[in-house]
Amino acid sequence: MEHKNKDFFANVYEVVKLIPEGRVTSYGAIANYLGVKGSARMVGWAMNAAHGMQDVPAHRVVNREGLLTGKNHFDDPNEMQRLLESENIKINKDKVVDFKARFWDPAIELAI
DNA sequence: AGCATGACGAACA
DNA sequence: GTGTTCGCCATGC
Repeated sequence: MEHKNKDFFANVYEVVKLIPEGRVTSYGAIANYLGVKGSARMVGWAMNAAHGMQDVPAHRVVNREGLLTGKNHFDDPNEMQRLLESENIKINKDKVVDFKARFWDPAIELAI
């Protein structure tokens, strides 16, 4: 394990922690914000390593379609949806309802 | 060294 | 709108 990955992990977690309640973002958006556009898989990889971290709201990160692709990596596959619904986010067939309005893009929101 | 896989995404048919 | 292909890059076999 080299430090480069560690920094990348830390950066990902920092961004995820900044996602407001009731909003969601995508792996690609985070990758883009961190300057590694095109490497969304690495963000997913980082999230996999974030499994178990209490202060990282991993449930607010979905794929570009608003699909809850990471649900199977939670302790309970139902946990992700449950957490989102507790933040007033509606889910239909593993997909965030009105994803466009719920989408939070760090490259835009954190550009200030 | 190759080859497959993956919490992804974009381009293309 | 759906399915395929490719780029991405760390990991594991």
